[in-house]
Amino acid sequence: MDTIDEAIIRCVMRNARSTYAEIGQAAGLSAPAAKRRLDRLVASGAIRGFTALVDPQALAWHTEAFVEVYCTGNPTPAQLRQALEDIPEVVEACTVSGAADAVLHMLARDITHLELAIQRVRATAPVDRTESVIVLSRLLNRPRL
Amino acid sequence: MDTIDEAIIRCVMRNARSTYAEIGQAAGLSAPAAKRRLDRLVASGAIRGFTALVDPQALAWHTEAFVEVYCTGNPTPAQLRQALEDIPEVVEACTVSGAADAVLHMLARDITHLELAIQRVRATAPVDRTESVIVLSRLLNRPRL
DNA sequence: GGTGAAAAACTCGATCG
DNA sequence: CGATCGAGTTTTTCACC
Repeated sequence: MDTIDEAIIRCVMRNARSTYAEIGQAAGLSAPAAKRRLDRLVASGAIRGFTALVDPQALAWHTEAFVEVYCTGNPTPAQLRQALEDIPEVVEACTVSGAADAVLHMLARDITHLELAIQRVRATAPVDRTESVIVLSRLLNRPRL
Repeated sequence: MDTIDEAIIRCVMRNARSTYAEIGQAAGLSAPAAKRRLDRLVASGAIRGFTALVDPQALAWHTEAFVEVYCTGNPTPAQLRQALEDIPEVVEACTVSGAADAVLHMLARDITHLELAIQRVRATAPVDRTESVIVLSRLLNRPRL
């Protein structure tokens, strides 16, 4: 992981569909060298994948929320992960410091759909209590870095 | 926006570097037709862009936090957005329901760097009080949908 | 939306700084 | 480690139906 790798990462974060020639130009490398570097970054896990940034509105998924989860007992992160990964409305989940055990970032078509999804979370994971904050408007959404 | 467009979106969300042939196969289209559809989705804004999912650990940005922001006065979302967009450590920001005015998702190299970034937020935006929750571990990070 | 052909880009060696 | 070269393959990108 050096400045060349960082340049490659910046390039594919800005546009994941860049050609190897473009990636190489951004990093000061030839196209084959850029491919080798990028392949290595993916293989090593530094780059987990490539995805499209979709406007949720376009998919009619209007409702977004942050949900603080308070658990019963002491579930391990692995247990929590397993319980949450089958609920597609949970797009992000972290264990956190403070009173709550985890914070979930959820996406749903509407409030009814969100409520249903939260009920599924409470049924699947060892959850004592949840506290939801509905997103009113999205101010910023930057790709990491 | 029909089921074909949705199939295309699912495909490029799973892998933004799919070839048009792969995208077409996922949607039941020929490669040129898939390209026309994808170009249209990008032009219409339904797809905002393509990015890489990077492991923050690999970039040595170990520290992640959710920061609830309580504002003084009644800043408009546009004012908040303007104040936050120059702070690169803020990767995501939403106005929310409840007591807090906004929730920030922040990324930093370490706790010291995070503290500095939060101070910048407090100096730049009309912030009365912040409440931070440090991320301990990332359980899930799915591309939207 | 499909087809087909031209142009561009990628892939994989080997070879040399 | 990376550049370059070259041949074979795949992908992209058109015009046209």
